[in-house]
Amino acid sequence: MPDKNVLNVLRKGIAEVIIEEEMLKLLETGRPLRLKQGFDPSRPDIHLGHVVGLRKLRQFQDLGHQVILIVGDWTAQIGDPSGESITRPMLTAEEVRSNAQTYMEQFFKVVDKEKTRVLWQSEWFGKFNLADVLQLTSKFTVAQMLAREDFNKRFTGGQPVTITELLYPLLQAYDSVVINADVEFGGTDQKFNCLMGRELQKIKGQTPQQVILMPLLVGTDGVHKMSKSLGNYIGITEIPADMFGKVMSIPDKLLLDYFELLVDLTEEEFAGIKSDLENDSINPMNLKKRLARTLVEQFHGEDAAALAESNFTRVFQDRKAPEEIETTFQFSDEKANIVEVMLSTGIVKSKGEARRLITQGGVQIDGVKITSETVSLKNGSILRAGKRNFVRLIDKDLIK
RNA sequence: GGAGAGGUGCCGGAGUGGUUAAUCGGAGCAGACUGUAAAUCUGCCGCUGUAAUGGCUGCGCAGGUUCGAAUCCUGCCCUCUCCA
Repeated sequence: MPDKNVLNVLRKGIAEVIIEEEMLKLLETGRPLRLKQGFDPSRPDIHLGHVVGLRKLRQFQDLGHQVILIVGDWTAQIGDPSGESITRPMLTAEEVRSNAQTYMEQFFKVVDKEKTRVLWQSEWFGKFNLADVLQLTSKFTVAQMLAREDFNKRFTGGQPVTITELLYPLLQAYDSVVINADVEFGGTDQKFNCLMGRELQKIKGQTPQQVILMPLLVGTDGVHKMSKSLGNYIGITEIPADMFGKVMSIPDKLLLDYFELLVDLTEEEFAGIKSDLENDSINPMNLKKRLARTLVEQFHGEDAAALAESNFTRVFQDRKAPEEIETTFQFSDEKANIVEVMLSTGIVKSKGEARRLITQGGVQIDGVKITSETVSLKNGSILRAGKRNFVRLIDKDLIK
């Protein structure tokens, strides 16, 4: 019987293990396992949705296993078929390199660098020739490919599916063969691709990898999975204030998921939160603040988290200006057109947008609503546009 | 290679010669409410600009017809379906 700790790692916050029984056996052998994690260098930014899986990798590392991170510099050129945009500009080698760098900086905030090996697909696909492609593709049928839900949906729905896209799962599967992966990690949307890896490994005479599928974190909109293209994401490099604010803006119903998937809690703590929520014995907002604080701490440290929280309370609950305002506008003439000011500071994209905000009562200086376009500026005044845009006004003559 | 359908704003999707900057829904933004939650209500939602029913750009791309086109014609590009 495996020890409780291992079981916990294997069962908590995981959507599915294929095949759990085999996985357990593998763990019992005691040898360090090769954990495969792929990465698409066209999307270098890591958000909390990714963190769910990275935390799990970390937990496995702590049990003594090794992560093999595969930079998908070839698959990135195809574009992940699960995305809606089919045509994706090819990345230059330079872009790929810098994206990979960006990615890894973030990746190793969660994953242990010492227990990670980084490999690039180009190391093997760089010398792949047509004969190899024919060889690889001949192992699979169109029907097999169409078994994948999103291909099928698009195909039957009259949407285009390019042949290169069908290649995507095969290349990913081939990666597993190259590294002789023991376990592949991915979101539940990666199920098909990971299973292809098992198929191909079997064909190549390897032991099929186990697959650990992580639940997809729902984004700030409370509806769709967190993703950058949907704009409902919380990036891990975001400044503390934004990260805190975004966490506060998630719907209450997501609270438990977030706690479960992103925070280290004992079973008792988690159960406590759950019952608090169910009994209405705590304002969910306070739990959310705790969540936000914990998450900001993870990526920015305690001080930053505390500051972010106090600022949040100040700005959004007490409706005051934040203590520090990064954006400034320097003026030399006190009489100014507020629309011009807003445009030049970049808080609006066009003059029309600025005018709209003004007529809707969303613009104020030092707490006083602006009603006409001509305003007089004072040194140190604070311009607020909408909920979260602040600009400090500075008199040019006074800085010299 | 042949036949047919179609390409509209961030997305979905109306609109087949003028009152269409383009119905409607979603997303987004602002305001009210509030816990930057949910729900609800109101307004906005191409650029520019005002005294204004103003100007400019715009419905795959390039031309053409017309007083006037997203809507008609020609060519091109792209997608889907069926046949081979």
